[in-house]
Amino acid sequence: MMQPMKDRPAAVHSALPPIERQVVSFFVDGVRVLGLPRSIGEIYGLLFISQESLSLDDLVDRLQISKGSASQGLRMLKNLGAVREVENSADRRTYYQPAVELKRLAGGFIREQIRPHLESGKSKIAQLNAAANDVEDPAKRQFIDDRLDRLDAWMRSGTQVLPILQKILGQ
Amino acid sequence: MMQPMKDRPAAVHSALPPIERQVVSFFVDGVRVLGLPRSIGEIYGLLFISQESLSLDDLVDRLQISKGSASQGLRMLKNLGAVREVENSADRRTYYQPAVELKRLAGGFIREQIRPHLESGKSKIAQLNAAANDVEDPAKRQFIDDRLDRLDAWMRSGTQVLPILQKILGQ
DNA sequence: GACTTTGTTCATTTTTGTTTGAACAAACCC
DNA sequence: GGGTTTGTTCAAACAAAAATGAACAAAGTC
Repeated sequence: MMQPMKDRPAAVHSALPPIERQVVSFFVDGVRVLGLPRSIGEIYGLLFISQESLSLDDLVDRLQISKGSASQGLRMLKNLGAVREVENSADRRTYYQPAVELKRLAGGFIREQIRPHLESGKSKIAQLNAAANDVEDPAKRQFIDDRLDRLDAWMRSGTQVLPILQKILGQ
Repeated sequence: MMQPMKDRPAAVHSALPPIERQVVSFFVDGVRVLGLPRSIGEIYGLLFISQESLSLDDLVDRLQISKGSASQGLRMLKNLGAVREVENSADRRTYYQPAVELKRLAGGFIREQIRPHLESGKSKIAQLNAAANDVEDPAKRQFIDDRLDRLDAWMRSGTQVLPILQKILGQ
């Protein structure tokens, strides 16, 4: 049997200290607004308020969440560009640090969560425009065309606003 | 017994026609992105693509949703400023029309869904700044102050971006 | 006043989405 | 190779959110 010789204590169920707890709760609420699962907020929040980078095990221990949640949460956060992996020689584990520039966070969210929906929205409108050709009644036809035009304008406004948003948040 | 004398047929479970169905589905997806319940998308979507204003009963009949859902959904849409009531003399029912200007929709969403969260976020940061006074270790204290400053800056960026957003969408 | 219509409320049911944890894979160690 | 550590996957359990529908209130009709 191997002697562990850990340089970090095994964190035997110590509850999160007050500041950490409050910051985690802050981010839990924050990500709910964005429609992301609470574990994402917990993980990012703890990383955000921790001076040292944390491993998956650290997150599991301190947040009392399952390895599965931690693993999936970290994957999503990586995809969003909200955390980066850091190498820690002397240790096989991967450690994580939060990205703390609003610009980067907003950019990732826009790229992963907003743009895809705008794109699929546009293609659905194209389908609708095709379907509108089958409408017999000319008055109804005109009404529908009008509404679809409006939808299209909404999508264009949306697309247009994103880069401006990013620009403003990048300061 | 009173003779009904309805000017609208009782809509005996006729399925929604294709265009209407597709538009409703478009909005169901749309509101999900915004974190609103699907019934909101169904109701707004059907109003959006209907030339005549619709009553609660019309919505229940055509969307096959419960009266409860329709009632709650309409209330939320009213609060968001996304529908307006129209009077129909000759009929005791209230009829509804969609607000179709993006400016108005975005404004309502920002006012009802975004601003309150930004506000409560700011007050939580104030609490955190207070709690940070209890931190003993000066290095840790400085780190935490730094992060809280950053959070505060995020909130300010958020607050700042909203009117600009509204302005761009109001065209 | 008795009855009908319209709409709301809210406890219960249903649906949806998230978390869990056991099984597994990959990489390392001796 | 056998054993250990680290991390992923995914079916099942669970929790949170939404929809339902019965009970109710309000307002109208005769």
